[in-house]
Amino acid sequence: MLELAVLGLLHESPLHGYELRQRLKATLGTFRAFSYGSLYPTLRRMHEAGYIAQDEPDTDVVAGAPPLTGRRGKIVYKLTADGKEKLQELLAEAGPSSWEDETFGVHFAFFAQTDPEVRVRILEGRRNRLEERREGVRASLARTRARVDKYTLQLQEHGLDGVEREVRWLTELIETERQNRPTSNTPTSNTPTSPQP
Amino acid sequence: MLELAVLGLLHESPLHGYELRQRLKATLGTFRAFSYGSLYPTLRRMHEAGYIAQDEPDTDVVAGAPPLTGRRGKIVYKLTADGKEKLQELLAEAGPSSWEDETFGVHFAFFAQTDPEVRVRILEGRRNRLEERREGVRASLARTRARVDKYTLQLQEHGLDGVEREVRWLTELIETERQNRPTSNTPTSNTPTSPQP
DNA sequence: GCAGCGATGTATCGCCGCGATACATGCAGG
DNA sequence: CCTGCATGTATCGCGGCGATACATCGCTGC
Repeated sequence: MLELAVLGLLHESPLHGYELRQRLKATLGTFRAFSYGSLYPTLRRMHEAGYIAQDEPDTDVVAGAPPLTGRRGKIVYKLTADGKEKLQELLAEAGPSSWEDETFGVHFAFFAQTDPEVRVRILEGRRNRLEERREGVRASLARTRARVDKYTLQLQEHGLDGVEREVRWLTELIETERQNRPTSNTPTSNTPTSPQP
Repeated sequence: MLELAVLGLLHESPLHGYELRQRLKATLGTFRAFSYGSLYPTLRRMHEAGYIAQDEPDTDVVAGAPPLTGRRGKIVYKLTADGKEKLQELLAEAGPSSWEDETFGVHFAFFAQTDPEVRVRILEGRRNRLEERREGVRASLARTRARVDKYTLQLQEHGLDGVEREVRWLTELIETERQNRPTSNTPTSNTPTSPQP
C-alpha cells in the first residue's frame, strides 16, 4: 500500500524521505496521510528487498569532521530495476485488493502509468464493491430506521450519501475511459465473477 | 476508539461478541468496520480494566458433557459502574482527538447520550479541522494544478469535494443543534484557540 | 552579530486495527 | 444425510499511526 505509493512517486523522480512524505500528503492527503512512523520502516523494507537504492550526496563530511553523534546527510532514494518491475506488477493488479477503501485511492493516483484495460477493470471493481455496500446499508437502514435515535440515523444517511456520491463519480470516470478507448473487444462483463489477484 | 463504541453499545443493552460486531457494522459500517481481530482483544482489555462484566448463561453443559476441546458458551458482556463512568468521561471529551477522522464518527454515533453543550463543541471542532484541511488542499491544488496528470488531479478534486460536502453537513447539524438549544451564553467563539483535551 | 524559531531531515516506540484463519455448533434445504 | 450457512469465540502477523527525539539550516528581528 505505502509501498505502491513510494514506487509510484519514485518512478517520477528520486526523492528523499521528507520530500516523499510531502508528496504523499499533497497527493493522497484527503484520505490518507502516511506518517513517518510508517514511511521509514517501509523504506527500509523496500531497500532490503532491493526495490530501491539509496545514496546520500550531501554528506559533505569535510574531511576531519568532528565525530558528532550521527551526522546524517539526506538520503535520496531511487528505483532499481527490480523496483520498476514491482511497480508494474502492482499497477497491473486489478484484483479485490485494488478496490478496497484503503488501496483504491493509492492505485488511482498512479493510473497514468497503467494500461487502459486495467483502469476500467479497477474502476468497475471498485464500483461493484461500493454498490454492494450501498445495498447493505440501505437494507440495514430500512430495517432499523424507526428504532434508532436521530444521530445514528443521520450518521448512516450521511454515510450512504457518501457511498452514492462515489458511485456517481466512478460511473462518470468509467464512461470517460470507455470513450477514450472505444476499441474494446467484449462489451465489459461487469459482474464480479472470478477475480483472483 | 473501539472502546468508546463498545461502551456506547453496551449502555443500551448487554451483548455478546458476535452481536456487538453486527451492531458495529450496522452503525458505523460506512466508514469503519472493526474486525474480530480488534474486537476480542479490546473486550479482554476492557474486562481486565473492569469496565465490563461477562457471564455466559447458555453454557448448558448437560452434566456429563464430553470433554471436547473448548466447549465455549456465548459470553454476554455488560457495563459495570466503572464502565458507565468511563463512557460518560469519553463522551464528554470534546478535545482534538474527538474531531479526528477515525474518532469523530464513533463519537457522533453516541451523541444522543451526550449533553448538548458538548455536541456543539465537537461539531464545531470537527468543522474547523476540515476547514483547515480544505484550505490546505486548495492551496496545494492551486500550486500544482497545471503540473499534475489528469488522474492525480481528479483524485484531489474528488477529495476536496468530499471535504466540502462534510463541512456543509456539519454546518447544517450545528444550526439544528443551536435551534434546539438557543439558550446559549457566549455566541460561540468558533476559533480553535486553546482546546486542551 | 546573534538568539530564537520554523522548516527541513532521519528515526523509533508502543498501541491499535486489519484480514485471514482456525475451530466449534446449530439448523435448514436439497 | 450432508452440505452449506449463520452463529460464536479466538489468535496471528503485518502494517499504519501519533508522539516524540534529535539535529541542522536559514531567516528575521532586535
